[in-house]
Amino acid sequence: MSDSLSKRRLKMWIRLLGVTRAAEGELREFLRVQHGTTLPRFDVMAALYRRREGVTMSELSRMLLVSNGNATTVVDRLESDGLVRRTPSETDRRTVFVALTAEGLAQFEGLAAGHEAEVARMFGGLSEADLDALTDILKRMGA
Amino acid sequence: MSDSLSKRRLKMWIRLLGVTRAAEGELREFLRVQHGTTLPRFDVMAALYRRREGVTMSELSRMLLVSNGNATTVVDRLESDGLVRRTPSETDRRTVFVALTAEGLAQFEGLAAGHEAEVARMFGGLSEADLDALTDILKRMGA
DNA sequence: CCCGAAAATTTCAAACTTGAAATTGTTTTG
DNA sequence: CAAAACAATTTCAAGTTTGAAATTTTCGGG
Repeated sequence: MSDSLSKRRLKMWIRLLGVTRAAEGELREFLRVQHGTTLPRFDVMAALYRRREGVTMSELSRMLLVSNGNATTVVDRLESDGLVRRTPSETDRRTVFVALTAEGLAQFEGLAAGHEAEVARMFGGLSEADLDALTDILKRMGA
Repeated sequence: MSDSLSKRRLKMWIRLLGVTRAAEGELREFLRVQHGTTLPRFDVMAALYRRREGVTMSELSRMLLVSNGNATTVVDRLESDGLVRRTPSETDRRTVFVALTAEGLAQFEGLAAGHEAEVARMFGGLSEADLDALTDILKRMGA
């Protein structure tokens, strides 16, 4: 007796969540042990690395899919560690741009290669065909 | 110029994380607005629903991929709300079994159908063939 | 039997996260 | 222009999460 389509979607979601949580756990461990940092800090720095010119707080929280309040506190900590800089906008006094400092950039570059290698290691079992199929499906899930 | 395999794996991971976070956000919103509860509480109750006879705290945190300390605090709150019960083991005084109370069971049954429908709605774009392919890949990612 | 290793859970401090409210600034519109 | 609507950020309380340390209990080997 086969599951209903809705039950199959549910099982898929549970499996997806399991894979994601397990991978996050491994990355968290990697960042903690090898680099003394955390996943949320890494995520913020990675977003700022991709947008080297700086982003507003709102853009940042949209990129990371976290609340504004959350972005504020992580940026606060990175700022007080000198890894990130806030610059008020010249044209709109509500707006603040956040960007990596030179120190933040250097630290992130030290992390990025290791992070990429760790991700590649975790998902080493996936062939190019798997990646094609998975990416296609994920794109449609996002839409 | 095509990406290296390791870069492709990294992009896939970022996309996977994005899809998962977006879905978690929708589910969180659904549970909050429709049922006045949260994702971690739902997760614990779902695990206890699947193992109706009860589980130890260690089993519970392994099932949910969260730390022991985390399981303790969520169970504490559910217990003080009368949705969950702790029962000391007869044979090993270190061990505690956790199970849904009658009230917890009733509440979860009220949630489960809506949750399943919400998940089915979010992933309604996936065909059976997609589910087959995705499930196959996720199984291999888990191993 | 006794002791040290291992196991199950809780406790704890620090960090993370959310969602709502507050603050400050901009824009639209009557 | 003034007021109301809207926008960007921070603040805040409550809850979640981690990882390490502490507590209690069990178990195995001498």
